[in-house]
Amino acid sequence: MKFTKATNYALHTMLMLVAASPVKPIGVQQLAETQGVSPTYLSKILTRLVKAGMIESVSGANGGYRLFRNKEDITFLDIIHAIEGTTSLFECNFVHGDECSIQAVMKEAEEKMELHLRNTKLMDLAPMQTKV
Amino acid sequence: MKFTKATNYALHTMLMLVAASPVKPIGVQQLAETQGVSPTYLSKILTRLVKAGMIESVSGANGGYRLFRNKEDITFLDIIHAIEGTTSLFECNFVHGDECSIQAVMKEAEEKMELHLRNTKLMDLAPMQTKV
DNA sequence: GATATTGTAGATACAATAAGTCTGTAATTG
DNA sequence: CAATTACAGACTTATTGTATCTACAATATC
Ligand code: SF4
Ligand code: SF4
Repeated sequence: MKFTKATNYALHTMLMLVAASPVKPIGVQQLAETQGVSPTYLSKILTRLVKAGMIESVSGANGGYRLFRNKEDITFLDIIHAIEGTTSLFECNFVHGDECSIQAVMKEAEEKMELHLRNTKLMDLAPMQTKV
Repeated sequence: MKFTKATNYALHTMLMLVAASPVKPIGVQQLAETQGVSPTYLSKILTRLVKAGMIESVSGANGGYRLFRNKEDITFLDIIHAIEGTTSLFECNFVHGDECSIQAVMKEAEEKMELHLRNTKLMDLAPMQTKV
């Protein structure tokens, strides 16, 4: 029960991208070096963000990644869901009717967390100095 | 990023225990059989609840487990913390000052979830039919 | 069009954690 | 004492996370 490191990398990368030019892409090499992670691995993570329609990749010389959606629209939850998936945190093989109280409690708790993550947009902390 | 099955077992077991007699303990064998899990494994999980001061174990013939604390006091969060630990869901090796915005957002989101789990007590859904 | 540059996909390897088993030991009952 | 029951620790196995390597596809520049 922990967020994966991939989520950490994704969040930091996205913060760099919102701070960067929306037209000139940034190479994965630079993004990876800043975070101390291998370019191929980070690329694999970013591909999930591409497939989620959040960023865009540009092949070829001077290629890289840049934002695709409006930076004002991207929430923490978008990124986390793209990396961790959207399945419920609490799973139960059995199905004891829709009235199962345990799942109801757990699901509601999860939604409280998601609500906060959905209400916090990347831009909300863009003034932050993206160190590392 | 998922709750472990151990948490699932712990929650179900606790629900059985609050529904049972507070004086006559229930053997792990019965608790395990109801949930379709091996007794030794469940015992290992329940030991963590014992160490958390939530339940009490009774050795010897006719032994087993029974509640220790007031059933009205036990929250979902108590159980989850006893099993999953209390460390933050989002961890970062670096320390970029206390003002790190990413960690602040993630931590706050986590606390939203915990708040709900802390406010929900086992008794709140005791009338539920504890199937399987 | 040739070549260098960059991202993509898949196979693979390694590590960490989760999930579960086994065995022996200690405590309690009767 | 003998039967019952929980406890502790070592151990095994399965699953997932983390990361690398390599071959390939797309693009830019000359
Ligand atoms: S009671 Fe709910 S959580 Fe428990 S096994 Fe049934 S469906 Fe799953
Ligand atoms: S900015 Fe915050 S989350 Fe990112 S590496 Fe620094 S301390 Fe960690």
